[in-house]
Amino acid sequence: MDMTRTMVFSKEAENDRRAMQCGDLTGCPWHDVKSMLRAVGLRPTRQRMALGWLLFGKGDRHLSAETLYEEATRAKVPVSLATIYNTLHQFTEAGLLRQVGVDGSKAYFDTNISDHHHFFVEGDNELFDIPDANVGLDRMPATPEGYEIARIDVVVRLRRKSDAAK
Amino acid sequence: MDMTRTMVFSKEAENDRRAMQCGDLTGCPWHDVKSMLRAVGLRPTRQRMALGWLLFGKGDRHLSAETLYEEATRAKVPVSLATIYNTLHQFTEAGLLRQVGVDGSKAYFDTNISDHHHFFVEGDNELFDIPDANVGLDRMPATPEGYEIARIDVVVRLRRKSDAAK
DNA sequence: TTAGATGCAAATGGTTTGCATGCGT
DNA sequence: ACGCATGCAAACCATTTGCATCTAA
Repeated sequence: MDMTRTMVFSKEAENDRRAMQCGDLTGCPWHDVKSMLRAVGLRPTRQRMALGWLLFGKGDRHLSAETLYEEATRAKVPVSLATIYNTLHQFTEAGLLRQVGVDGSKAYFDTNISDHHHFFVEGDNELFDIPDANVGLDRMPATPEGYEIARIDVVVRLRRKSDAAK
Repeated sequence: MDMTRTMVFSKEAENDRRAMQCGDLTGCPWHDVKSMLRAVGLRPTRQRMALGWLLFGKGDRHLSAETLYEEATRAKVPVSLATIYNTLHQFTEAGLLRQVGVDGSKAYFDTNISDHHHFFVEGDNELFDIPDANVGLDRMPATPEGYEIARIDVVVRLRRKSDAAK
C-alpha cells in the first residue's frame, strides 16, 4: 500500500519536521530548528537558523526569496539575498520546503510539504493552500512509457469576482 | 453589444479560429491567418502573418519565445525578439494562444486553447498535452468568497524512469 | 585547522521598454 | 499621411556565480 509515493524524501523530511515541531517542541524555536537542520545534514549556521525560524515559526507559509529577505531584514537578521536563495534551495533539496511554480516569473516556496494543491489569486499574486486535502485527479491519463510521475501540480487560478462596475 | 470586450473574446476567437482552420480552410494558410488576425482586431502585418503561419500551420504546439524566434529565423522570416514577445502576448490576449506557466523560468505558449492539461518532462523541459481531454478534478474545493475561478491548471510532472542503475 | 557558509558584486537569462524608423490602411 | 508595428539596444528583474572572507566543528 501507499507505493505511489513518488516524492519519498519529502515524506521522511516531513516526519522529521513534524516530530520536531509538534513532538519535543519546547517553546524555543531555536532548538528545534537546530535539530531540524542537523536531521537533514545542514550545518546550523547563524543565518540558516534564523531563516528556519522565520520560515517554520508560524505555520504554513508561501513566500518568495524577496519576501523572506525583507522579513529577515525587518527582523534585524543580517543575511544577503544570495544566502536567501542558497538556503531556500538547500531547504528544498532537503525536503523541508517545496517550490511552487505558479506564474513563471518569481518562484514561491511553501513550508507545507505535504501532498496538496494551491489557489493562486491573479493580480495579487497571492498563493495559498487548497484546504481540502482530498482534491485528486479524476480519470488520470496513463503515464507515458519510460516515464514516471514526479509530482502533480494543480493550481486553481482565482480572480476577484467582478464587483458590478469596473 | 460587445461592451465588455476585455476577456470575452477568448471564446469567440476560438470559434473563429476553428471555423477558419477546419471550415473554409483552403490550403493557403496565409489567407486564413489574415482572417484570423482581422477577426481579433489585429493588423495583419508581415511578421504577424508569418508568426501566425508558423504557430498555427501545423497542429498543436508548445513553444517558448526563443523557440519561435529560432523557427522564424530558420524560415527566413525577419523578426526581432521583441516583436516575437509582442506578438505572443497580443495573440494570447486575443485568445489565439494560451500561456502555460510550468517551471517558473521561461514562458510557454500553447496553440491549443481548449480546456486541457499538461505533461511536463523535468530535465528536458518538454511540454505536451495530456491526451485524455477528460481529466478532471475530483472533489473540487469550494471557491473562496468573492472570487471566481479563472482557470485550473494541472501539470503532471514526469521524469525519465530511473533505468536500473544510476 | 579546515571544509563549508556567507557576502558582495558582477554576470546571466528571460523579458520589457524607449524611441526612431517602417509599413498597413 | 496617420498611427500602429517593428527593430534595436538599453533597461529590468529574478536568480546565479566567482571569489575573498568568515565560522562552525
